[in-house]
Amino acid sequence: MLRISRMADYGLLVMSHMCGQRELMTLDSLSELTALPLPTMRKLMRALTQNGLADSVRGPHGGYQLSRQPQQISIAEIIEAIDGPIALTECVKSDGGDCEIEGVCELKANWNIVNRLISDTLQTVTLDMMSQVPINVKRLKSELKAMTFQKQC
Amino acid sequence: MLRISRMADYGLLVMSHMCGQRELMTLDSLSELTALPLPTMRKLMRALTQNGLADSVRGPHGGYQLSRQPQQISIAEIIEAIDGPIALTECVKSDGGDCEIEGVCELKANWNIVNRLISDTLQTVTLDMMSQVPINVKRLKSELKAMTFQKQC
DNA sequence: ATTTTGTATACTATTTTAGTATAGTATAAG
DNA sequence: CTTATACTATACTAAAATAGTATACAAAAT
Repeated sequence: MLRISRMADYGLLVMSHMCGQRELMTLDSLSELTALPLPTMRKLMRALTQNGLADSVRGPHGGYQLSRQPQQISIAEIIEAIDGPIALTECVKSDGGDCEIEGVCELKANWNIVNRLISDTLQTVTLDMMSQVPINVKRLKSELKAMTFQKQC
Repeated sequence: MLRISRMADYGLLVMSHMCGQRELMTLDSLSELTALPLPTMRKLMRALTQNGLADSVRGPHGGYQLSRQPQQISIAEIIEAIDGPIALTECVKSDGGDCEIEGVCELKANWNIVNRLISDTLQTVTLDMMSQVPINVKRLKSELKAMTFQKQC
């Protein structure tokens, strides 16, 4: 299916809800806004704060807010914060993975390149773009042209 | 993690092994070549033949071969043959999915666009490219420029 | 007719993912 | 300095998806 986890999907949803807000938002309010259960929201926000995408404040009047401007947060970062590194296949993972057939497989080097391509593509899509409906396709395209993959490879 | 299933990964491996071969290859030989168990190979080849990526011949001297030239088979097709349609999130699926929070989520339209972007990217990578080690990055880039998304959106 | 080779379905085990519960810690306000 | 608010952390359970296996069947060449 090639999909992100449901949690990562939720993560993007919460982040987009925090997008317009100046004030801190509590777990309760985020849970209500997104219609997601409170314990799930807890888990989500933990992953997002630990990975530097959201800031948290404790105590009364505490809550969460985006740690950066939405133009500076990519959907790749959000996905990775929750699902871990983007790795299309086992062998692409930075730890080397533990593929049993590594000996007879010549694809690894190419998987790394394709993975990079997908990863860079998702890096170019910002939370800001994603939160506008519909997305600004013109801007997205111009960002794609400037993509690191296009330049570096 | 954003990953394809292990089966889809295997699928690409088998396809790349059939790439250079003129002759029909039996399940046994494919199983041996790829170091994958025979029953797994059965399942794999069924999916690949049913989706028009490989042709099969029964009886003695039977076996499998690619149904098209490797330049005309994309890795997106192989992934889709085994894992089903590329759908980054539940809501992107053509059947509409059954997302419970659809009412409070404004992201669907944009997910469709991002999904299309990833899908088109994988369409531009052919089995032929993937089977050369290392991949011909120059060619890949030029194909990316001509990508349907870049033109149509 | 018999052997080779692909086809099809159903089942089981494993792993991953999602979801829940519960106890703990920091901080503002009175 | 106590209390209420709100985030933190860990462990557990249930459900779903995935991988892997077994077994019976069908087609075609010799």
